[in-house]
Amino acid sequence: MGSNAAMARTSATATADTPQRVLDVAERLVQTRGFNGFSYADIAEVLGITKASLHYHFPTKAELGRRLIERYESRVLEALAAIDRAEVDAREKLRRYAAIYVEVLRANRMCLCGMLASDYATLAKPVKDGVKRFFDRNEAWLVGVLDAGRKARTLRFSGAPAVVAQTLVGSLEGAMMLARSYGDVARFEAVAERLIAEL
Amino acid sequence: MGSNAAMARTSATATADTPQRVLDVAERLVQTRGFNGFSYADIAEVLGITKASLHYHFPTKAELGRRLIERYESRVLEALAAIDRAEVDAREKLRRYAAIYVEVLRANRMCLCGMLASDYATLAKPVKDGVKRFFDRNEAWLVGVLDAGRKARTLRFSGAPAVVAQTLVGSLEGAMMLARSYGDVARFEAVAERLIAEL
DNA sequence: GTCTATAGGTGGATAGAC
DNA sequence: GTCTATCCACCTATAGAC
Repeated sequence: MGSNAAMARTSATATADTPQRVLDVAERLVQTRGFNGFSYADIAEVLGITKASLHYHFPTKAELGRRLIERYESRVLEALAAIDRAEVDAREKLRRYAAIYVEVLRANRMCLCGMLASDYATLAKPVKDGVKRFFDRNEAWLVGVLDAGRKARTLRFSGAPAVVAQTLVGSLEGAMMLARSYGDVARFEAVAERLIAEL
Repeated sequence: MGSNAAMARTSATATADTPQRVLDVAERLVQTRGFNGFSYADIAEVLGITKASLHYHFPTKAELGRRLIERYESRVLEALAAIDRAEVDAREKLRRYAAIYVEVLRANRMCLCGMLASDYATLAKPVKDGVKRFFDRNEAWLVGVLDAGRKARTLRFSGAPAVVAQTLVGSLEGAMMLARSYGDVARFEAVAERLIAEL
């Protein structure tokens, strides 16, 4: 990370960093077409390198999938940490959580792990484990926000926070999927706002 | 339909009806692996016929997809009509609606159109249209139930019935996707029950 | 680290015999 | 309606030169 920033100073655009570029392209392809909806050839074409070069950095497609989740998860967790640092109330934290989804949708993409969840049956074990881990962490963060909101009396809800967290993650993922099919971001926003307002 | 029943009387098991068998197998494959996660070869192997024979009945994969939705939708709409005939209250209707999803999940499957929604970007136009139409009809039925429940004062909710219907469909689809990844039907049931109890 | 070349398999789809 | 045979494009992945 530090050396990367230093390099960026000397040549911002010429920085090769092929693995990152590969991940960028592959990420977009999974988010739009699904894990079985793209190939190494698609990535190679965009980057102007050969499929063989891709295999040097990511020997198998499963390994590529694993590293896609790894990077995506750490990015999302960083966004959640940023929300925590803002020290706003629980409801506002939930709104900012939903706003992450909105940004993805605006780029005409789905959540990476939402797409992988739908491809779940066809994934290699390490990729499956990565998907579950991603949702576990999202839910754990939500449980923290829900607990705090309930204690501070800024949120009111019945049932276990874990079930509410599962409802929120599942509902946002599902709403996202349908909103994308309809090409209608406002549809997602209306549903998300209602889900949060009900708490 | 009528001639089919007559034929079933003479030879229940030997009834060829290849197109229906093909649809049965293809349906299961889409519901478990997604539209890009199976091939004509997979269907042919299960049925013990050749790929060429499949193409006789379903010239293209897009046409197969279109007819899968067509049959699936009419089956679901029939289930919704059956719920209406029972003349139970609105909340009970919603519970029975969620129970349809539970049955699918128990068979380790996803909603056919939920899977297709995640493959949306890779689908041919007629298939895309079929997916949207399916969700439109689901939402229209839900709006009817929600309106009736609100009038009868058996349901209480804020906001437009259309938004609540969109929330329900999206939430159930999303909860289903995650529950399947975790191999945990109870997770879906807890979320569904909470969504309905909140109304 | 990227290339050419290729292996070895599978994808959807078609022609024409029976 | 089902078959054999085949097309050609594409798939993931590897060997070996530069």
